[in-house]
This record gives sequence, C-alpha cells and structure tokens, in this order.
Amino acid sequence: MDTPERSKVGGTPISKFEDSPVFNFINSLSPIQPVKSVHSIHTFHSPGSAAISSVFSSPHVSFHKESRFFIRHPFPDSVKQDACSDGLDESNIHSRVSNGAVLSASIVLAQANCDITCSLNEASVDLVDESSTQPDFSQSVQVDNGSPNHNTSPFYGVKLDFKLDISCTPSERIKLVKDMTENTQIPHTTKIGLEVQFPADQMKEDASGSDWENLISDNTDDLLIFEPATGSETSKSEEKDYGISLNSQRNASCLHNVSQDSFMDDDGETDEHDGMSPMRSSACQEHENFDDLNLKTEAELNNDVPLGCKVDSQQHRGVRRRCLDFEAAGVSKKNMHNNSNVPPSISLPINAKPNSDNRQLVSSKTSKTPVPYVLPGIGLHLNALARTSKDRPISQKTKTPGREFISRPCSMRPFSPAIAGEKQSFKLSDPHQSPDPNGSEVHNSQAVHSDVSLIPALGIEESTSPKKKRRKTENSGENEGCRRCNCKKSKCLKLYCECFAAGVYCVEPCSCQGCLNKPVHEETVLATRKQIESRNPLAFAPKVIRTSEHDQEMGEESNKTPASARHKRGCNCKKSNCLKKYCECYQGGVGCSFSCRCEGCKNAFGRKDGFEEIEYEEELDACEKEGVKSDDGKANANVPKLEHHHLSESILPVTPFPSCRSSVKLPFLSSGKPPRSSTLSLMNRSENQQAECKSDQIFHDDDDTSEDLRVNSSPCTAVKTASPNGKRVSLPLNGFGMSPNLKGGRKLILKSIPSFPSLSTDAPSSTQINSSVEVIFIVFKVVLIFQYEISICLWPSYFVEFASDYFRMYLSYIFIWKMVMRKIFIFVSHLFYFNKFILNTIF
DNA sequence: GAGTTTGAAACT
DNA sequence: CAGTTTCAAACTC
Repeated sequence: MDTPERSKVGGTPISKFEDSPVFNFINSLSPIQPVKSVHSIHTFHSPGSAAISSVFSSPHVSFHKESRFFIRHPFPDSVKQDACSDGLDESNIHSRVSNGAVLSASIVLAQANCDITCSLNEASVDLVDESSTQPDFSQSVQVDNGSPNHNTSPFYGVKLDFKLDISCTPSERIKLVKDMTENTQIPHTTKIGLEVQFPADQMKEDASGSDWENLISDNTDDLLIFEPATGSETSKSEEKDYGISLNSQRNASCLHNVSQDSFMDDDGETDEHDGMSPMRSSACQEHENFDDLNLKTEAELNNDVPLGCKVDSQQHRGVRRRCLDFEAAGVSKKNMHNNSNVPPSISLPINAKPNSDNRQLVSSKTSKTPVPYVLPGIGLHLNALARTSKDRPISQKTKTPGREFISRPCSMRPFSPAIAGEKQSFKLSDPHQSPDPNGSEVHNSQAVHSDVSLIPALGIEESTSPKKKRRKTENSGENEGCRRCNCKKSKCLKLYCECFAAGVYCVEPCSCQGCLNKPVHEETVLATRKQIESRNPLAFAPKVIRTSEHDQEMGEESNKTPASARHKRGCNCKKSNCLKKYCECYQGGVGCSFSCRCEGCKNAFGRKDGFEEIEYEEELDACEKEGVKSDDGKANANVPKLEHHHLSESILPVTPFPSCRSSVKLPFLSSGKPPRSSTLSLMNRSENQQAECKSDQIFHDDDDTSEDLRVNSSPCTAVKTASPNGKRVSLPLNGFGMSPNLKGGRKLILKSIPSFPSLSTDAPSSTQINSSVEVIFIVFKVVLIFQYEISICLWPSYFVEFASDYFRMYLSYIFIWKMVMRKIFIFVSHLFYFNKFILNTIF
C-alpha cells in the first residue's frame, strides 16, 4: 500500500543527501555505508528495522502510537472496519511476505471480530469459553462470531489484538504476535491485548507450548517494560485506559488465572497452575456469570465492581494505586507478578491457589521470610517506622507466626495488589467484620465466593485471631503488627490515619469509623492523596529513611543509633523526652538527629545531642543570633525547619541510596553548619572544627569519592569558611559542606570530574589532538548517521525530506565545529605549553 | 475500656 | 510562617 510511496519518498531525500559533499566527506570516515540507508528504507517492514524502532524513540513510534490510539477508540462500524484493517495493516506489513495469505485469513477473522463486538463482556465470554475448554482455536473463533450477546460497546485495540491471537492458528499466532511485538511499539492497551495472550497460556497446554513460552516471556517482558510508563501516569485518561485494559483482561479470560498464570510462567512456576486447570476453569465460569454485569462503564467497574471481578480489579487497582503513590518508581505489573511469585513458605490448600495473585500474596504474607518488596522505607511512613522498629531490639520480642502473618503484609505493602487482596481476604475471612456501610463491598465479599478458596487460606489463621485478639496482639507486639487505625473523624483520609499515611487501604482489623480509605472509594482516596501530596510532595514518603551501610556507620557514629536510619524530619517532642512512642523517632526505632527539635531528648536509640552537645549549644547561640528559632538549646533546634524540608525533600523521593546518604549526612550537615550557615556567624565558630573532625572520620568509611573529598577536606584545624554552595547543593555536597572549607569543596568537585588530558606537561602533539578530536567526532558522526538512517527508515516521507535537509545542515555545522574545535585544542595546548615554558624559564 | 497525654497534621 | 485546632495514637489508670 504505502510501500511504493515510502520508497519513493525515502529515495529522493536520500539521493539528495548522498549528493551532499558533507555527507561524502563524512562517509569517507564512516564505516557505515550509505547504501544501508536505502536498504533500511526497504526494510521498513522488516523485523530488523522494527527492532530498531523499538529501541530508538522516533517519530515513527509516536505515529504508531497515534494510530494505535486511534484504533483504541470507539468507532462507528465503518470506522471500525478501517481501524481493524489499519491495525492489521501493521501486522500485515510485517509479515506480508512470509505468510501473507495466512495472515489475511486471520485478518478477516479479526475484522469479523471487530464487527462483532469487542465488548469487554464478549471478550470475557469468549475467553472463558476458551479457558474453560481446551484450547481449540477454531472453536473459539466460532464462539466469537456466534456469541449472541455481542454488543456494540466501544472497541479497543486490545480487543483486536486479542482477537487476532485467537483467530489464528497457533503457529500463525506465534508469527503474528512476534511480528507485532517486534515491529511495533505497543501502546499499553495493545500491550494488554498481547499480554492477554491468555490464549498463550492455553497454548502452553497446547502442543506448541515451547514456542509460546518463549514468545510469551518475550512479550511479557516487553509489555512489562512499557507498563510502568503507563502506570506511572496519574492522569485520568491513563487510568481509564489502564482500567479498560484491566477489565478487558479480566473479562478476557478469567484474568486472575490467565494473566497471572502467564506471569507465573515467566518465572517458571508453571507447575503450580498446571495442576489447577480445572479449578481455574470453574473459577472462570464463575467470572463468566458475573460478567453479565460487566456492561457497566469502566468507572463503574472500579467503584462498584461486580463481585466476580472484584478481587481482580482490586488487585489491579492496587497496581494502579501503587503507580500513583510512587509515580517516580512506576510500579510495573511485572513487579506485581514477581511479587506474587514469591514462593510461599507456607503451603496453602490447593483450593487457595487458583486466584494466584491473591493467594500468592497471601501466602507470601504468611511467609516468614521478608517479602522482597516489603522493603522498609518504600513509601511507608509510620508503617515504615513500625517496620523499622521491628528490626530493633525493642521490637524483637517474640513473634508468633500468627501475629506475623497478620501484621506483616499490611504495614509493608503500600497499595500493592497484595493489599487489596489482603483486605479482601481479611474481609472475607473475618467473621467479626462489621458490615461495611457500603453495600457493594459486602456484596463483593460475598460474591467473591469464586475466590472463596481464599478464605480457608487465610481463615485458618484469621479465624483463630479475631479482631480483638489481634489488636491485643498488636498492642503487645510492639509494632509488629500492621498498623490498624482507629480513626473516627478523619475518615481515614488524612495523614492522621496511619493506614492512609502508609499508603495502604484500611483493612478489616481497623476500627475506623466512616472509613473511606477502602478500595471501593478508590477515587476519593486517590484524590485525597493527590491533594495532600500537592501540599507536601513528601507527605507519603517514608518517615524513616534507611541508609546504606556506609551511611549507617556514619549515622551511628554521629548519633550512636543502632539503626541505619533517621527520621525524615525529626521529631518535635516536648514532654516525652523521646522516650515514648509519641516520638516518631523512637517509635521508628531510630535515634534522634539534628533534624529533631525535641526537648530533653533521651532517645534510647540515639540522642540528638550526644557527644556533640557542646557544639550544639554554641550552635544554638549562633542560631539564635541568626534569628533562627530554637527550642531549648538542643541541637536540632538549630536546624531551621525549612532546611530540613529542603534536604529531606531533595533526597527522599527517588533513589533510596542518595536519600539515605543525605539523610544521614543531614545531621552532620547540621552539625557542620556550613549549610545552615550560609551565615558567616556560624562558620566562624570553633565548634565547627569538631564537626569537621567528625566528618573526616566519616569520610574514612566513605567511598572513593568521599575519599577524595576527605583528602581535600580541611583538617580539624583548618580555617572555616562559609561554603556558598553548602546550602543548596545536593546532599552529598551538603554533607561535605560540613567541612566548611570552600577550597576543599571546590577541590572535591574538581577531583570528581574526570580530569582533562594533562596539558601541564609537554605540549600535546598534533597527533594526539587530532586523534582525540577525531574520536569524538567520529563517534558523533556515527551516531548522527545512525540516527539519520533510522529516521529515514521510520519517519514519514515528508519528515524524511525535512530531516535530510536538516541533517545536511547539521553535518555542516559539525564539520565547522570540528575544525574550530581542532583549532581550539591546538591553541589551548600550545598555550599551556607556552605558559609552562615561560614559567620554567622565568622561575 | 475510659480518660488523659502527646505530638503530628491540619487549619487559620 | 507561626499559632491554634484537630486528630488519633500512646499511654495511664
């Protein structure tokens, strides 16, 4: 179709381009042959180029997405046809040569499917049929076409892809899917469609299993790679899309079984579900029943999901929520599934397995081995504290398996699918659960009977530990249990609520009243969270920041805290002396730091004053002079609140390590004062010497960089000078800022930068200069050419033309630049040489 | 379990 | 930004 056009288009600019003397010149240096570009153009449809497209972001990708996106939207029938053919066009393009006939057949089928319905509902039916029966694809096709309740609900690309999967023969599907996945950067919806490959799941049971397994894993990987991007988006539309795909998943084939199983497959846990096929089938059928209700809109599905799918939707809701919670991190479904794949240490009843996700999670919950993603500090606020405290002697009291079973999960899995599942499971299993004001929820609980197998799994322990007992256990467990809130007025939508603050839904054991922090009120929860985060982006960040071992040492050194963590903002205790759990530091099992503004700190995990008390007293004075509000002379009082925020905030969010590091250093920083002290008054104080010494000590344990820094940091006796950068530089720098030696700071920076080729010795030969320049430019050129060729291959015709001109111009610039740079190099080197010569001569 | 204390969060 | 109020957990009895 458009091939001739493309080649035509592509050819023109290329020839033009090749005529360019610049291009010729560059090509004379380039190992890449110009021919290649032409070839590439022709291989536009080839897997090779496609692969490239998937690697490099290019206009092609966006275009592609555009089209896919377009396809995804509801169409009138006529448009639908186009869309289908369009969407197929891509696959057709890719595989036209090899199996065009076959594909066209499948395309026809797919088109038929497009016409047929594409309603989620239908999909579920079809797939259920499929999953409940042995994979007979011809049969499935028939079902598709004949399904009586096809409706005209919106059609999504998901569907299309999915249908394609179904309607092809296994081998064809393999090819098709491969082609599609290879040649297209699949938008998330489409991705889901592929991911759906549930048929693939069935395929596994099929003869061609091996192929499919490979394919599945490949695809899944791809899908998973892209997923986070989608998930990380918090926009409504994105959510919606996501939700849609999820729904389609769910409907498509008892998603909980298929998709999960397929993911499990990736981890090689096929054994587990292989034996459960029958169970799955039954479960699917139950879903099928519930699917009758699935004509509801996406939103409805989210808020008032028909039970059968409740659990699933919750799981995914959990995923979505996690994405929202940790936007930067972008939780991928892969994670989710990986998590779910955590081998349960406690074997569950066979009937507990089918709902793999929940079950897996539950089981992992029961496991005594920490779940991988139950890492402290993953956004967990008080729960993180609780977690931390677990590590502490204080909380290391006896743990009964049961208690652990109950508590662990909630506190450490923020909005993870597990949470939803847990919650659900709690609800299901807990006989004491008070009727949820929201009927739907109760309904769901009951309706999830398809998942009821869950109940026994949990119920075993749950039933033996009723609410009160659990609370009691929790109370006696010293933070071991997950936090269960008792909110009465906040509706669990404020940070007062520990569950909410920790990023988890309230669970049954909570005694909250009018709780809105539940999956059913997801929208509200998310909105509230957004609102709170808008006020304070770190509101949901971990309150206790774990540090690396390296920092641990530092932290311990300074504060004698056994923990390698510090409270993000520090406490503000006035009366508890940081000896009660009113104190967040104490509660978190961490010592107070200089960030704290506590009075009379006696924190058992480390007093903020400690051996640095003296210097802080002086510091305090200085701060008072500065007008910095201080409490009663405690160290932390010296640290302006804003600074804490600044530091902690700059640190926390993304990378744990930097944040940790900074968090630990923060205290030192405070002690070192430079930062705070952009004011000279602090700088000149003698106590800084002490701090400096300390910082030097710290550096001994530091990495290379810090070693450099240490070397350059001023000795204790060094004269203090204010480091202008101290305050605003990133934490590490802040940490270094402790040694208020401006000189040192600069040295550090210089040292950390790869040194420029030494010019201090003899003047570099022109060969050296040339070679270095050559290398740079050749690399540059290769990259450019490569880019250009790729763009030629992928970009639309008009783009190519534009690109060629642009590129030619670009190359011209480069050429000029190259000349200029060469001159500069020569000039500089000679200048150095000349200087050196002069110096040597004169002195 | 009720009442008090406490400090964080939220509000003004 | 500081002061006040609200809130829920921690604590005490």
